Amino acid sequence: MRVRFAPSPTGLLHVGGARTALFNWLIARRTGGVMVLRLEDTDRERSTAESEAQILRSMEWLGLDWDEGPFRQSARDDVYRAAIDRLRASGAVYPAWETDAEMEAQREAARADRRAPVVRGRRDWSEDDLARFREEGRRPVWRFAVDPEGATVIDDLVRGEVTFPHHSVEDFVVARSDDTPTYNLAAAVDDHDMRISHVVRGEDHLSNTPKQMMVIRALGGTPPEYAHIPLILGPDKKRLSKRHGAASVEELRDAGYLPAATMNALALLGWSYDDKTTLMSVPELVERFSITRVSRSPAVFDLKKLDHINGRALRRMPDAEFAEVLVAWLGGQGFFERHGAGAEDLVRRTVPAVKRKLTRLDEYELLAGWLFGPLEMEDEAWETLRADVRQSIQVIGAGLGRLDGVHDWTADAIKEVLQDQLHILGSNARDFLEPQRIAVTGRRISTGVYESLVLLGRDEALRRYRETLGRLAEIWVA
RNA sequence: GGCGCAUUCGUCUAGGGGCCUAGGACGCCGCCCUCUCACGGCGGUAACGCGGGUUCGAAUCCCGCAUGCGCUACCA
Repeated sequence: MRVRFAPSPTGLLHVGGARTALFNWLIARRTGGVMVLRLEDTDRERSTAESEAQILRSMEWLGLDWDEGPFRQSARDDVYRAAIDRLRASGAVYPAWETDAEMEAQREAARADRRAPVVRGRRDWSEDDLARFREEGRRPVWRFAVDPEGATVIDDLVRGEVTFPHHSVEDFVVARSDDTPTYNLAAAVDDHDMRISHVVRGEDHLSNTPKQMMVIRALGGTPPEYAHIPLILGPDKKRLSKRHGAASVEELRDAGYLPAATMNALALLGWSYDDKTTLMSVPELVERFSITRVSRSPAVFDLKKLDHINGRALRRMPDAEFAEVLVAWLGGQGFFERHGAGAEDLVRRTVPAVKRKLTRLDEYELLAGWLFGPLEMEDEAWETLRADVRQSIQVIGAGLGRLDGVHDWTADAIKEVLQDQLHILGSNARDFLEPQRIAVTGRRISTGVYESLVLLGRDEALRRYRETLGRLAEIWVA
């Protein structure tokens, strides 16, 4: 199958666009077909190079590659011009000389009349009128002459047969008064010209489809198959946009989601393999995807589900691979600029301690950030200790006493000694171990006690014990 | 207003007349696992928008209503 992803470079690649790209890519890869990338930048005002670069970057990050393109519509003017000429020659389009105000009046009248607000231009201007228009410097737009009788039927791969009666389809503009092509012309011409076999795009294009089919037919071609996939909504059920947060692919990357997990979650928006499969690798998605199993109703994008899928993907990874991914991500976030290149070694050593607990890579600083600087007691953690100062001093003091005697600074040795002390005190695990951990990490949330102590090293660990004990003693006296 | 699309747990979904006293996943709640959080295990909470048909039988088919969304530009 020959498919295409055709974004307009007027903004970020968001979750909805990425999912459209993904579906197309899955189809191409699954069928051994071709993925065409086309930038629809006929709107020169709104299209930007930054947006284009961002879209390409996002696709590369996800691993969505393409076989042909990127083609830019702005560079294919001659193709559209030729198509428009042919449409003129065959009488499929006609020049419309009406002003905007006149067309608007036509729509208003129809609306008031409870009819479809469609516009049709006059085709019987007198020579005098035309001469006058030219004299005024008026330039016509070219409209497609829609046959008002009949209807266009789309045999949509996901929605079934959808019929659009022509009385509700207006004579849409095909060439602007400055002779540039409009979207409906360019998209149709390109799909035909690039021999696209299946157009898979958002449902918001459904009502454009009859127009594009008419253009292709007027050009003597056969329209491709169409599949209109449901829109992706925000939690408020409105179409997903920036204000919903984490809606763009780059935000997802910066939040520490993996490309594979993102694809997995995106694929599940409007598509399912069966009644119980959630976790799938990219090769599995390629093998299992089927456009006919795409649902017809819109889906709300839920970060919680992505979190879950991401966490599972992270934990499933071998330590070595996880380390590479972590280091690369932290690098991209400027972590090593802040903590020095030497921090990389320490980061790698934290991998086993951190892998089990991470859901997203951006939680790394939350869990292990305390390791990369002097002891800083955060307020919440300090509160837990000072809730019962006497108890804290006693428990932490006891821990320090035992640890001081440990010279073989390994997790096992530390655990053995601390567990032993725990039993001697007859305290429960939480009351005894949590203060130990807070004493050296200064955090309520962090890597586990034993591994944290090992990571710190004996000297620094004991030093931190004493520092915390000292602070506790100060308020105890007061 | 017009045209089109949609409507199963809070969310993603399975389901195409009897297998459904509606299944899975996320979330949430509870319990367990002698390190908070997390991870893991176990259990629980929770849905077929409404009204008419068709049928022996409807979440599944038909009609109407309601609601939501999309399009309604010389934007894409």
